Amino acid sequence: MRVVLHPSPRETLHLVEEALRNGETILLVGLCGVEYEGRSSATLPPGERVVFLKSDGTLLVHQRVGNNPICWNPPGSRAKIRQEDELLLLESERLKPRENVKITFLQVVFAGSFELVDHAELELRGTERELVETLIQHPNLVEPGFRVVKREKPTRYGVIDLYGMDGEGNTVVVEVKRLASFQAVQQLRRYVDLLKQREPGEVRGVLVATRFTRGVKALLEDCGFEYRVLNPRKINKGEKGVQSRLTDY
Amino acid sequence: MRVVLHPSPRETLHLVEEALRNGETILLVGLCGVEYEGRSSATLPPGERVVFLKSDGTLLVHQRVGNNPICWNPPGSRAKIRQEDELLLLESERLKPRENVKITFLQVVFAGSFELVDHAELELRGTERELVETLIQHPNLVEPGFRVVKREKPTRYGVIDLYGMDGEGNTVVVEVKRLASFQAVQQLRRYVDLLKQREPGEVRGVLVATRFTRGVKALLEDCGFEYRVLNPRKINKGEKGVQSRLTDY
DNA sequence: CAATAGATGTCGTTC
DNA sequence: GAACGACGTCTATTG
Repeated sequence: MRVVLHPSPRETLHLVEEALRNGETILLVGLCGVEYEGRSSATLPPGERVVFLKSDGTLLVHQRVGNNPICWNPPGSRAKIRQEDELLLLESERLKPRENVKITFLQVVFAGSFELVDHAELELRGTERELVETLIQHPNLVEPGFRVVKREKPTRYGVIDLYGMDGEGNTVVVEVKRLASFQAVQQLRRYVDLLKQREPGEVRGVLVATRFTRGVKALLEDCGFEYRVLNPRKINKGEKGVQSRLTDY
Repeated sequence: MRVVLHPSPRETLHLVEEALRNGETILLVGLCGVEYEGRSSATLPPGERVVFLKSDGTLLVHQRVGNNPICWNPPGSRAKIRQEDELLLLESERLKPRENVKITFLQVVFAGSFELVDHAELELRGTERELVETLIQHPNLVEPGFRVVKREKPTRYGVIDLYGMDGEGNTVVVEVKRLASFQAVQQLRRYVDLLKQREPGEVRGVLVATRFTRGVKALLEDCGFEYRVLNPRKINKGEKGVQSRLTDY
């Protein structure tokens, strides 16, 4: 760890260059302006910000408010720093697509480099993946008599989350979402339309999600699709965690 | 600005409490474990990370790699810090939806608080909004004879980017995207289907974007839609920045 | 490498 | 406040 308060441009330059060589994490706080040029382009006039440079090339510029960085370059980018008169220029280049972030420091208030040791990985629960697994283990949550034929069935127009048969031998396409949006319905529709061309007999579409919006239910009805509300809490406890609702069609 | 190296839990506690009171931006570096509970839930075993706490309630936990924070709470959350034996507990609470991030510091290597003055705002160019404006100024980019009737026409199923008439009085629905995806086609389809019920005569769908994938073009053709490739560079220069392609239907 | 969909997405805008 | 779509989305997964 190395930390400097109110460093001179020269001191900051050295700290950053050494940290880049050593693969350390860099934090800079100071007055700077930012230019971005790439998929889009942007200008951010000078202000005091936190600049975060990681050893994997990630560059983040954070303002005093907001969840997201105001400017950034993703992992894999290359950063270079140089001094021009009393200004310090930090430039990050991404190759594909070509994107360039140029930070001009008028004044650096704080510069620090840190060697972070961290081999831990996030263990996340409650993802869509888990919802699908739940349905596979408990196909009756889709409906009594439902049999899973294939998970993640690839088609010309994307991958179907779950695909199976109902008790009467009809094809059932299941789209699973944590939050059901218009998009989800349209995705389901794409798959159902495709399978209608290929499969004999009826093709039903079912949207399973933990939450629905009103507009979505209307659109589902218009499309002749059905939906199921999953309750993730109850699922975890092994109870019956589904409210069924069949639209008539 | 206040900075402490290898602070004791007590020192960190004081620094953070004072910074929270003063609305300052806080940076902590150290060994910590994280628990998240909310829309989803997650556990991150201990490791060395950068913790970023903003005066608007934003909490970010960054690992040594990756563009995105591994854990976070968005603006509007409330942070509290307290000491338990030699451990330091930083807890952030969001109310709607209820989400909780709890950081347990086993060791703090660096603690800093900063008063950031920044009134600048990002000026971004090249967004979808600009593409739509270009089409309004140059409706012939959609096709010769096209007349804009309405921009951002709201419907039951969303807002149509651009809506107008072709030279023969047919309704034309235009969906504009920077990158054309399956979703964009489906969005267009939703609008076209809706207008077919309402408008007399033919309803055409046109997807205008700067980039298309092969699958998207296939789906467009299946739906009987047309597409236009916009070249943003040429548009900026005022040249004819479009390649037309009419699917027959 | 392109293409496709998920995400604790976040964020802005509209209803 | 809910809902809906854009985003320099980013990221993982798969062909």
